[in-house]
Amino acid sequence: MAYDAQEVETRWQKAWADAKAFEGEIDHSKPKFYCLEMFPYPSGSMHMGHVRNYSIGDAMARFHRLMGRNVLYPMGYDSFGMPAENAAKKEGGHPHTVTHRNIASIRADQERMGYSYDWRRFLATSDVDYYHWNQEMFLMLNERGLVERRMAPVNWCVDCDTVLANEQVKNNRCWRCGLEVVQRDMAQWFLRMTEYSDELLDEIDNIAFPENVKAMQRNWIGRSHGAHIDFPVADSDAVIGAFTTRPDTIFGVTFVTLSPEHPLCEELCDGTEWESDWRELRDECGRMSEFERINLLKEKKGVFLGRHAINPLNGEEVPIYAGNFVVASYGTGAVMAVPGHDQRDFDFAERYGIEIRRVLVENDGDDPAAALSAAFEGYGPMVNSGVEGFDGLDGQDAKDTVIAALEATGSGHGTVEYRLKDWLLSRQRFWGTPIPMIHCEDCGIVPVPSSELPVELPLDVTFSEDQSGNPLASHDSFVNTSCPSCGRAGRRETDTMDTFYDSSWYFMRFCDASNNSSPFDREAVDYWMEGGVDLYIGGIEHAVMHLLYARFFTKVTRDAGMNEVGEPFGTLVCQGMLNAPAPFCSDCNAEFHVDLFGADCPTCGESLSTRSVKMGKSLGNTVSPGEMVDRYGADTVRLFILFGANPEAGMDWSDSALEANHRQLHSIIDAMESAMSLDDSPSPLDDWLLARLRANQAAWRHSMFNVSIREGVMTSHYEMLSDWTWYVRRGGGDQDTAKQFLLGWIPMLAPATPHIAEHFWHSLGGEGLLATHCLDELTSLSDDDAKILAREVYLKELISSGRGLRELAERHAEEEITRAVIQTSPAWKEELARESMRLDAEGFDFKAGGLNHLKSMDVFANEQMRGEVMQTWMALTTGSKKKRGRIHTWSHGEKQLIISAIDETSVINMNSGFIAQALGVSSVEAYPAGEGEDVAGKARFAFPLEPGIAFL
RNA sequence: GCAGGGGUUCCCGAGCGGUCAAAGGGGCCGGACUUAAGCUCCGGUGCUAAGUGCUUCGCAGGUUCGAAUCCUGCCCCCUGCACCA
Repeated sequence: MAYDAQEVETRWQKAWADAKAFEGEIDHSKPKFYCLEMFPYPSGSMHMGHVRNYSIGDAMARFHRLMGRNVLYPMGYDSFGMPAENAAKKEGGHPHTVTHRNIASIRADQERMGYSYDWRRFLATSDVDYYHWNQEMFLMLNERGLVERRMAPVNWCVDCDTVLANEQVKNNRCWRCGLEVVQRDMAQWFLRMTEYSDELLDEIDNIAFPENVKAMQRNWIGRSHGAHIDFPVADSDAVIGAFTTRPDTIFGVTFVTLSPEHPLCEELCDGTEWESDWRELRDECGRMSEFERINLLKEKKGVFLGRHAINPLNGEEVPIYAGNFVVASYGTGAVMAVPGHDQRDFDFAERYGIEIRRVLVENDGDDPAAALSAAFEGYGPMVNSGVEGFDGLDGQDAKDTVIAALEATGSGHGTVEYRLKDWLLSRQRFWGTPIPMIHCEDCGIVPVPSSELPVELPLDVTFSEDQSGNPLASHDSFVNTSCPSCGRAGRRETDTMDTFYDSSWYFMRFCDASNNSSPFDREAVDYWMEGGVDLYIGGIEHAVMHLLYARFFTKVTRDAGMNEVGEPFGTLVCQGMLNAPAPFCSDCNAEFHVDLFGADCPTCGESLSTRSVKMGKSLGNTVSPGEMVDRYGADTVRLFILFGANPEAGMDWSDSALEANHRQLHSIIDAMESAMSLDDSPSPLDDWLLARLRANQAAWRHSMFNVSIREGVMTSHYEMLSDWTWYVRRGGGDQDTAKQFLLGWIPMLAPATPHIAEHFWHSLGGEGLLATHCLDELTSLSDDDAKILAREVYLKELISSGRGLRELAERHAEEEITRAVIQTSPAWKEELARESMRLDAEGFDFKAGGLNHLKSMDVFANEQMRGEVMQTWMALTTGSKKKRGRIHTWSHGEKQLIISAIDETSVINMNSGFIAQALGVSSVEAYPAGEGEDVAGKARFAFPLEPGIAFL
């Protein structure tokens, strides 16, 4: 075997490129398949996580090309963002330079892997021919009333010098740099995503996303149905609006709580004895970050504000408190407190001695006066309402009736609240899409006319470490412009867009990537995006942000008439984690850097074990794809990645498994090469090999269609090879058969290991490039195929059980074992088998009538045989507790063998040499039980397809 | 606390009512080849046994003629959300 992976792989990569093999065009005569991976941020070179992502996508793209689909498989770069800006500062250059250098690097890595991208559709979001259309889309959003500029308290990261969206704040820390986020009030640009809250939520039910992603999105949108209730403040014009999901507990309200930041607090207690307490509480809460308020606040605290609110349904006056557990940003920042049926309110009421009133009972007829030792938060019939017409109502009925009463008096209404907020779009950074707006002293904020787009980022900016703030703001020729409306001097907006904006529609741009007059052509998008991207592959980390923004965008462009579909993604696959070993201390439950392998725990001093954890820089347990490709070739790395685990499952990196996959590939190469140098030598095994080919082809297609790539690869790279090996061992070796087998096999190798496949396709004289080849429909397995396969299974099982028995026999044999005598099933047992199968096909009830039927048969007449006949019949039909009857367990092929009266004796005798060799004996002799000596009394074991074997 | 996903034989990982002592891979053991190691090939890898019987799929119960698979409860792990009214 001489296979130089580096040479072969790069040669075929060039051949594919030269032949423009992967350039997809609209073709209505073929079903389309849009295969897409979440495009990368170009941070330098490709890492193993990328390799996994793209190897999955490429395998599926190549598979669907083989299946005759018109495949769109593009690649681009999500190249705006802070790392490039920071790198530019470090080296005193421009982010544009950094970005393109990195793109060139990662693209070279991807090309070396042999991914079958249509590189003509390449895009980088930081290139003006992409972000131009970001701006065009922004104008469209603006026209549709979805853009809004307003003052807002924003999450500010001092280190990154920018604002963050809520989704970009994790545990009150910046998702990028980890610094604690502070709150600031600023004028900001928003996209009114909440306009689409309901559709975004309701459509989740109809999307083929994994359950966890759906759950996360539902959670994030957080729709809750309830009521808005107005509580007028006594002796005042003020009204406290409160949102509740439990209007059925309205009569249990014994106080009202405002968040300490609520504007009404000051109004209510201003100049009173209560004011100082409130200020103290407000300041205390203000000092705490939201994270602390949520996570560290164990104690529910509040202060009375000196005033009372009026329950609109019963006119009752209840005290108003400010409470530290009320969140200003959710609902109205005010809560109607029902201590009897909300545990938080219960705790608060107990602490401040406020009445706890029961207004629900658990079950009809329960005592309405029963005391509560804790809040009852479930649903149940209303009691103690104090107003006619409510007691006894339960659940939704109760809610509806209360809401109707509120609406009738104008003091409230049914409403819906969302956790989802509008999308805070603006960032005070340079390396992003400039927001195309101009500030004019006379006209206010005026959009840049479409004809004047793009607003380009200046390239004549030099970045340096000591800069602070946004370089755009101090770039005069960028900032100074004229007002499109009045023509007088104006200033450009210097905020740029969140980079999630860029990735919210790139999948549509890919459909028409070189369009230079609009973001994309509708016809192209409607063709490729019909039913959404057919397979979208990426990490779970984008479950809420990217996937939600992209869904929002697609709905907006749909409503603007730019495309037909409303949901961008059909099947979504979230690839699992890629793990690698790292030192681990089980006592401290902590992982450490790989430098500490073999050392003691730096915390407790115990010796460290190892554990498989997510590959990452911080632990240093990464593996460089480039190094592995240099050593083993791209095909080996791809095979390892795809065979290691199914796409969604986590997988562990293993050097020894990688090497094993490399060896497997070489075994395949050896098999291919030897298969190509055969002579004409037909044998009965030829039909078997070709039947196996057909069976494997069907199994492989089934697995691959379901993105069960691991199972697919097991068939294509393991089963196929072991079938070939078996064929050769059994004495097969026919040129023409081998060629047919290889013609079927080689395409199956292509999705995972395309270079080797292309190489052998060419060696075999396959037509054209395998990369653009389409496979024919499969013919289903015939009865003959089933029989041929079953006969070989029969031999394999004979050998397998023979081996087991030989081991036992050795313990009993006095002398060396030299021969095997095999007694096959007597004819009458086969007759019974056929009869039971015939009855079974008619739906015969063996439990009810099996014995009677047997008694009517001729074999039963022989009294001496009666015991064995009964046993055989039972084994065939009803079976025992542990094993079902054979008529239920035989394969279709095995049944065919029996029906067609297979001559087991001659099958064995024809293959006696092979069997003897496999069993380690010098001779094998076979005859039907009863037609020769009953050697060692083994005749009684003889059963159809399960002969009795004796070793002597 | 809520939601989603999991716990399978030394390890990874399939199976999801009978064909299951449970695919496949890794590791390990034995044999062949080789001067030898490696590679490659063949076989073995719960205990027992001339084809039998026993124990096993997180734990405990249940349904069934029959459960790794279905149901109930519990324990543990991962992921996301979280004083959300």
